Amino acid sequence: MTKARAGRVLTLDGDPIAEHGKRSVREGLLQRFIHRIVSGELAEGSTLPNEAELTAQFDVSRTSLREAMQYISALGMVRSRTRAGTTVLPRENWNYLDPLVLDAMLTLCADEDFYASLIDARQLLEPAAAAQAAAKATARQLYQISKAFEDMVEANSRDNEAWSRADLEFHTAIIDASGNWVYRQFATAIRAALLASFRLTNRASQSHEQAIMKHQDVLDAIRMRRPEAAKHAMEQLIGVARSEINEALRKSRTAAS
Amino acid sequence: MTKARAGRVLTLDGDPIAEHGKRSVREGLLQRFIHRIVSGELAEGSTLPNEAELTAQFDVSRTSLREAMQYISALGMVRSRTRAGTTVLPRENWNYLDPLVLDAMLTLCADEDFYASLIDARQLLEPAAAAQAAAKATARQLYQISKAFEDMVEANSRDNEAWSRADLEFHTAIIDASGNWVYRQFATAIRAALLASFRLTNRASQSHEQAIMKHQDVLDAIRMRRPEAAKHAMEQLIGVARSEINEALRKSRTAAS
DNA sequence: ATCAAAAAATAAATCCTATTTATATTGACA
DNA sequence: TGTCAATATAAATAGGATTTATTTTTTGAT
Repeated sequence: MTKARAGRVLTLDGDPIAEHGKRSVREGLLQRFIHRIVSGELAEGSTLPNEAELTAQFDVSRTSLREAMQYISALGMVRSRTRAGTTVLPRENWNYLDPLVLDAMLTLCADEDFYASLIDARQLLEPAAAAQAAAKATARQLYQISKAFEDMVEANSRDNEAWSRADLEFHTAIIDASGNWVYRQFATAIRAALLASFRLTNRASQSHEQAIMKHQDVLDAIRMRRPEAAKHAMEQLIGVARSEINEALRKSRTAAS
Repeated sequence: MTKARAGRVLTLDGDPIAEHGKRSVREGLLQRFIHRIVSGELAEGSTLPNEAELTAQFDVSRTSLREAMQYISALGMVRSRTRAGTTVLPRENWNYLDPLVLDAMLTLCADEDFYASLIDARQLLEPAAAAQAAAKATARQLYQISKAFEDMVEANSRDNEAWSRADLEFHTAIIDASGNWVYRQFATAIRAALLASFRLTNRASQSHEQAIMKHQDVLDAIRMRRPEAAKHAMEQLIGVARSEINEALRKSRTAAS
């Protein structure tokens, strides 16, 4: 089982502040709770034990427990009502785009369909975002995209972690440059998809060259203000990502059997 | 100023439980807080007053305040750190898809760009969702789409509220039938867009007929399992929605000047 | 026996006080 | 001037007491 967080170089939660190895009571509680819900240990529709039992079970104070509940209720995972208790809401209410939830999904129950949805969404959204970026990116936004690309080139096959970080930044910067707030909401999902692909695939050094060329195409089209070209180039790029993920999944499947 | 919630027939928060006219301390506090942040009264990057002052300002207990903070921090709007205080995070971290946040945006600062992003996203996503729905909707999902359509026909121009509700359900059901969890995350945003258009436009009774025909096209294509046709029909449908919104915005603009 | 109104019981919601912990700031010292 | 330790501050955590909203049960009338 792949423990996903603590001490990782790249994590999902997008906070700019460096990770502190330590975890507060609240953080741990949140993660444990979300994991139990996502894993189904606390089933949808079921009612949680009351406060007293939960404080005992998790060995935390009522305050911490209640605050964790508030947080989780903001994610659409539980709802508390007086007298009726706290119940786990059905999945369709969950906010999967939240880093904590997404992380739990990826480590606990990311099946083929899950990745397929993610890559389908990318294939739809990112080309559109690239086109919009080509149409109306500001100078600053263009710079950020360019910068990310240069960082990728710089890292190349030497520094895998820097490569990943720059790749992530490249895609994020394009979505940001689209100027569409709805698209921006997907940044976390796309980051998750990329992180997953980094986890799954062991990029052969030769494919770095190919990847760089495809990224270059996207960047050039955006810089030349050619929306259609940008869209097309991004479609190509995501197409590669899709086949990489598929191959990785196929491998891990055969390895498992 | 349009007070958006309490007692509305159609609201954004998707809870299936009927609205109770009353509002708990927590609900009120949440809304007040979110409004202050969205409106900019509590500016991005600024540090909130400490707990003592806030409890006085909002006239609630520390417990309620802290729980509200937890909730809001789950929405990516604030971050608390010991000693440093609680700061308002930059907008790019906010979860705009949360009903409370979206509602605040719509009532406080929904400009043309905001609606443009929303409609662009719909134009991108819903056709794709319709295509997927045509490809793989289950019998149950097909039924839900059909049911929503029939409700629209039934309501027609007689019952405006029922029409709106059915329209909402139609689009939601299609997204749901796409089977893509990423698309499903958009449901709230699309509901918001529709609600906004209901608010903005006073549909002439003749256009109901046209709307029904276009919805019929989408439904038929999905039923006949023709993804491309479904996609095209949905593109047409959203195209109409786009021009309606644009016209309504143009009117309200000229009315304002 | 049936149904409705009143009472009890339960679990969350709210309020409060005390203590601990993390960290920004300050000041002493090299 | 820069480093390190002391200090102060604000959040984090703990837990007791009370209130409120509901469900369930009981009671009472028909």
